[in-house]
Amino acid sequence: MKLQELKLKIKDEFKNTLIELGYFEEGLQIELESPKDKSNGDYSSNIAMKLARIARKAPFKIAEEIVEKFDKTEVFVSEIKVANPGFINIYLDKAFLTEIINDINSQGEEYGTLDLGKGERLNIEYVSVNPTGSLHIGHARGASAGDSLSRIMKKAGYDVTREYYVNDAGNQINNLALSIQARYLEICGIPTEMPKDGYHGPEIIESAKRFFDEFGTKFVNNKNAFEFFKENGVQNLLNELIKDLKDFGVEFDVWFSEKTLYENNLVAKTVEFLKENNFTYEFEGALWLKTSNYNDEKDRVIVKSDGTYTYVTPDIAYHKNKLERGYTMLIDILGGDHHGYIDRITAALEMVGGKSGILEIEILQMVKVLQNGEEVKMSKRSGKAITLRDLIDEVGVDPIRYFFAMRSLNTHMDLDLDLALKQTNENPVYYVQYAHARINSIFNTAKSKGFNVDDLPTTFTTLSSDKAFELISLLANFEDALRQSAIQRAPHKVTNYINSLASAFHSFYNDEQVITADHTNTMERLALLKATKTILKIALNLVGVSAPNKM
RNA sequence: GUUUCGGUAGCUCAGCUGGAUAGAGCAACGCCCUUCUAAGGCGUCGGCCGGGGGUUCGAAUCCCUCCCGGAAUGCCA
Repeated sequence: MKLQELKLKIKDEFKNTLIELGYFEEGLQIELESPKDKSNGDYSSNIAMKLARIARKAPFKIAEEIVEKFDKTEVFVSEIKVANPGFINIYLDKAFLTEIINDINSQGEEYGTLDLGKGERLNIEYVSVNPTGSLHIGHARGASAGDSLSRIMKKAGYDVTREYYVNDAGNQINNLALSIQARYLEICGIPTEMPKDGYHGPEIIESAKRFFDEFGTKFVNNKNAFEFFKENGVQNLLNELIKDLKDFGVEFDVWFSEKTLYENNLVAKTVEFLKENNFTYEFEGALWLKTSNYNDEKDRVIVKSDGTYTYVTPDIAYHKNKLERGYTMLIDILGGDHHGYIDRITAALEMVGGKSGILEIEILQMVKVLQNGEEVKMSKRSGKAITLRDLIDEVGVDPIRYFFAMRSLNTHMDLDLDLALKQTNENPVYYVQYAHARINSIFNTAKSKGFNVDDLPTTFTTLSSDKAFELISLLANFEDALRQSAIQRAPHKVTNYINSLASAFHSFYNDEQVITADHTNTMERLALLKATKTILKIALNLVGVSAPNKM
């Protein structure tokens, strides 16, 4: 029997007891919570306190009556007792608790897969930065969050597609082409002024240089030059971006090109659809979408008076396309500066046939970067930014991924760059990875001492210490942590869990010698540690952090 | 002005579907390696949980209100 089932049975037994005592009323919710402090039991119930007013009795007294009547024989309860001011604390049978070790060891890294997603087809879109320059630290947060959430949702049983929307059409791309062209001409010895809204980052110069290396001065006086730089410049920068993301442990299943929306006439068709269904009107020469009918604060222009589209228009077509591809859930992860965009796109999505609530938008707050105590402003246009590449090279992937994964999505983060670069050893990621490496090292020692670590015990008679059972109880909590993390779209819940598991292990390790002359005891502890190691690895993988065997 | 996110230890942040003495890391101080990795453990120090009201047996958590900070408020993307 699994822990979840047992929990239900215990609730049933509570219900029976309450009925017997005459306290039960229809609609009364019986809840079991896991106390923070394990000395208060594996589960506890506040039911006596809830009943106090209805029954007009002191909660402590009611609790005592319940405890008296509670039949613990069939529900693996070893002890049930009352605590002030009226909590009922339940202690489970140790033999039952140790079952979790077998569950984990028999399933290995498959352990913990949930069926929360039950056939849902989920599309998660994240990063989606215009390919007009290098990724910076803010994008890194988006990449990290999107990737971690994707992994978590997948583990929770959703059918996940990870998608990147490539803005390879529109004004910014023209500016990019002009910027590269200007740099290219400079390299060819023709001083050229950068366009007004040009991009000044070093990656633009590098891109131009690459074209020069390959084609020489071929595009100096060439009427196709602009088209060439547009086409290849985007590809060039996109390749860099893909590489950076991949090195950051972030990959995508679908790279969706905005250009193809136009090529397939989807934007025009979407506008047509909106017109035909009476969702639009003309005003001052522009075409407006009645988003205010769907909770947006005002209507939005989708075709400007000069006949061109606003940026939302292709976005609507894009999201409509997602619907047509059969997804039952859509999640967009966007930066904090896009929060005004939520209402209009959800409104538009309903107009094109999306069920209300099908699109969820997770907003990531900004990362404030501090250096020498001062804020470093991030700007792609100016080219002054801490790039993802710099971070990967100087800090390393694991510390950054863990750092981002520790924070909830909607907290404003301060990142002290001097600290991140210098004191990497103090990053909590090492604490957690060290736990994994330590366990591995124990196994190496055990092997060399002749223990058969491939044939670990499945019944436990010698595990008894508090530290061991704290570890066991945390192992049992993993599924719950994963579930909460998935439901709340909160990767940092997994990270918090990892931290407490690592902490419980380190504490256990310091308290007792694993490998001793007592063969049975040693083998049982090894089984416990194997399960711990597995969970650490699974959980670290969920946030995109490696689990090294040696440090 | 409006919308939105935040305000918890010296710093960076958890805890927020109400529960038991408010947690972690870093910083400061003190112990613990003849034994499986000391990137570790144990302990001390440190909090009007932004202010004020309210709901409740019980509020960091829910409601109201005010204050402070970030972001957004384009026929830019």
